[in-house]
Amino acid sequence: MLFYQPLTNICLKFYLYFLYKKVYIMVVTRFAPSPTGYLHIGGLRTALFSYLWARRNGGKFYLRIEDTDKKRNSQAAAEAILNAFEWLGLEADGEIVYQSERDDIYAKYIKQLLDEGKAYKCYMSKEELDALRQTQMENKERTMYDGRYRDFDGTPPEGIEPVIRIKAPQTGEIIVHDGVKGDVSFQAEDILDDFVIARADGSPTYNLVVAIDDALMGINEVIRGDDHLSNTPKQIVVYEALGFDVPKFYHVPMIHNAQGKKLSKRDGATDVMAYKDMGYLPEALLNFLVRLGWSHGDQEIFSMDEMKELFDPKDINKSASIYNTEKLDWLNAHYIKNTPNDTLVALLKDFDMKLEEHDKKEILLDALKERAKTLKELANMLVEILDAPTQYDPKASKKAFKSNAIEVLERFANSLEEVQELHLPVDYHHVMEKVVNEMEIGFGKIGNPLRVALLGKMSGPGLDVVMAVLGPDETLARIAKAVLAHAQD
RNA sequence: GGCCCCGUCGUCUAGCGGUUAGGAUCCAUGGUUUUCAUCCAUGUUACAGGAGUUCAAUUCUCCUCGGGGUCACCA
Repeated sequence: MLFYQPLTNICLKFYLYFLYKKVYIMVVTRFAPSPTGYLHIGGLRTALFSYLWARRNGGKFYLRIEDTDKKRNSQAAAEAILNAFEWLGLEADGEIVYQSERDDIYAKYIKQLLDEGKAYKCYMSKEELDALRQTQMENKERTMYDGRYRDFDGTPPEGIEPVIRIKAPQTGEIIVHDGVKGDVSFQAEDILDDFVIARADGSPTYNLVVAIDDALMGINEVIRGDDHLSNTPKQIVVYEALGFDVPKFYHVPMIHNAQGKKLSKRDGATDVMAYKDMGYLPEALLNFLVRLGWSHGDQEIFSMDEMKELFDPKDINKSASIYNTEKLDWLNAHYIKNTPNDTLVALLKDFDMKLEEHDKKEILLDALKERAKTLKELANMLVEILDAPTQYDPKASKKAFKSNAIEVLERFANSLEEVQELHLPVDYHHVMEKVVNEMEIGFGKIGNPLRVALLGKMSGPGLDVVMAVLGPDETLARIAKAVLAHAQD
């Protein structure tokens, strides 16, 4: 009795704690790509991490298109990103936010900063700035704005549209509390200057708008690439100047190419949709990416439900990983094996393979899906069976058609013709067995030439399956053709 | 170059002071199969280096080396 009182107390406390976490500090994450091209592998992984973390906590996952740079962005690129999300089944909550539609919001905050004396107009020309940078570099100093207009109250120079700079702290320490890297501290004098928050044309810059949008959208957990880590102090300056709460950051390590450099578009096969074209399944790609830089013990296979249940950014690795798709092939093969046949039939349409009407499609796919690494491979295998061989691999012919192979094939053809009902693989198997027994030969003596006759090569699925799929007429036709072709030798 | 981050099998990773350093992939070998693939079994391969702390360091600290990121009126 003595035990129960404190125990229920503790339980109650835990219950209230989790209730509080769920209701009052709902996890809100986002993915914020700039639409300069297709969605790439690295972006997808951070998007996936953000998505999973929000889903695990019953929170929100928002999508924001960072299209403030009108010269480099395109609507097509934004749509490409959306297409990729759709293919992968990642659903963003709420409306998609486009930064290009929010100029008035940013203008309001820029004005606020100006009014409060936290930002100022800088009339330095580009040429002057370049010259300053040049001399700093020659003197091996850090290149930074020198703050010459920070406290300027004279008459501004003629003919220069000013940029707006924020008054950043000049001394002191800025600490990024990062969920992956731990606390990372920066010295203001090392990294900060009064950076530009609005260009001469009035348009806001990146470090300003991310902070504003993240704050306004209620983002409290930012998961992004660690190439942003050194931007973070600047954004913290903005958060603090505007009086916003600083979110929790998780800076996930980069994905590197084989040369150990940041994965870029030049590395090829970084377009997410290219994986669709190559015949990869969304679940395989997602499973592959979730394990790149993250792990949950020894587990390798994660269904989407498991990911949503188990993903935790605290388990993200600190170090960069190299992009190597060997494991992706293995995962894809695994998922193809476990995909229902009717789903495969639908998927194969994208690879010019129409199987809906085929009465033996179940037998065919059961046999072939064990063997394919990609849907494309699967489609090719199907073609290789469904279409009669146009030529015989010379090596295979030589190996298979020695001694009495032709006699064996003819015996087999005759035996096949005697049987009335031929439907299932096992029906054909019986005929093969019969011939083997009658002629007192090994299975290989019939299997090899028959395989070459039916498929033109020495590899492939079980012959009984192939014949059941082709039916007796086509089987006999292919045998006859092969006998003819090899009899001339 | 300044600042910041990182360093366990080829690759993805487990490890959170005491382990024969584990799993997966890849590769090799064997088994299964009429063949190939699948599948199963087995095997090769790793704590960057050096100091320190400790009875004990892959694990903690420092240094060196190596790799990466970032330094815009790009995002």
